[in-house]
Amino acid sequence: MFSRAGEIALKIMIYLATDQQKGRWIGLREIVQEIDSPEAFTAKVLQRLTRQGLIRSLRGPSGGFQLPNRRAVTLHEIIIAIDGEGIFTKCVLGLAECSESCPCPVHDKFKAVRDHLAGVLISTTIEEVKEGLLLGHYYLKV
Amino acid sequence: MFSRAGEIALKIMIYLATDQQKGRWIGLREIVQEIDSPEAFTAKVLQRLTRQGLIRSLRGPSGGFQLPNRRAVTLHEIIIAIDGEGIFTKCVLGLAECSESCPCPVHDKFKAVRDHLAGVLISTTIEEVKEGLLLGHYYLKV
DNA sequence: ATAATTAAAGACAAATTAATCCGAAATTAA
DNA sequence: TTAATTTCGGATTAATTTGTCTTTAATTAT
Ligand code: FES
Ligand code: FES
Repeated sequence: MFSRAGEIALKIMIYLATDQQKGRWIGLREIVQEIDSPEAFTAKVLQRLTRQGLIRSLRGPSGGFQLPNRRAVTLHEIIIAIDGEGIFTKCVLGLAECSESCPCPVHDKFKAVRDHLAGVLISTTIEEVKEGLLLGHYYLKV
Repeated sequence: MFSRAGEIALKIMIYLATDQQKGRWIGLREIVQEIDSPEAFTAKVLQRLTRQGLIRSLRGPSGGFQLPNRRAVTLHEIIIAIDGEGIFTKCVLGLAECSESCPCPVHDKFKAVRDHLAGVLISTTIEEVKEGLLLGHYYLKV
């Protein structure tokens, strides 16, 4: 459904959101420990999230990553930043473009699924998702 | 959403279903023409569909491919045959397994999306889909 | 029988994605 | 100021997917 980088990006953002002490910088080492992902690859995803402005970074001892203090972040923003908008806009049969004027034979049915997916991603914020995690009802690794 | 091979498999099956003359063998050349896909790669997808028993093939002059005369084929069968069941069963965040006992923080919301997708694929047959094509309301290529 | 046609099969090549490595730059603390 | 720490950035490697090519086998028509 999402790329590996997209999956890891979601986990990173959700984990950063769970942090209690405001302003704390969270290091790569801690992140990969808590979300159980390959270190070097995760560093690259963190870099992309930083360049996209979804997180902040600080180098040096006690440096790391953190969420900027601002409005709620949706899962949709994260997926768009890492995987692009293809999953929402491309024809599921691979036609050059997905449109109402030249629809593929499964367009109507799949449009509904895609809209459902988009709706979930747009309406879900990492702040909302983190709550279940903190309550111990959900997990970010095994 | 699906692999390129999966997309082409769906288009192949839908196109074969549109054929009017029962028992006709439809060649690779005609298929790639009608679904606008790379010839050699499409040949490989046809091979996989044949081995999976979803279509029949015949070599030699006037050979080709056709649907076996049997019960309706669902889009679900086709995707399972080519892409496997991963899209229906794997955790969207990449956890080792998707389960109710150790769910990731977005499990509930995405399970609904996946079930929606599975429902569409299971309840849609190529026979149903071909109708819109024959009426000219839908397209398999630009 | 022979030649032409078509799919089967496997080796091969290209492109994309996943993942690693390493030197440089920034920051902190001693 | 120096050394240690940590991210940045680019290069590189590995794995997977996509796509091609070439030879063989089956079938048909001559
Ligand atoms: S045209 Fe195929 S999904 Fe819209
Ligand atoms: S555990 Fe992640 S989708 Fe079910």
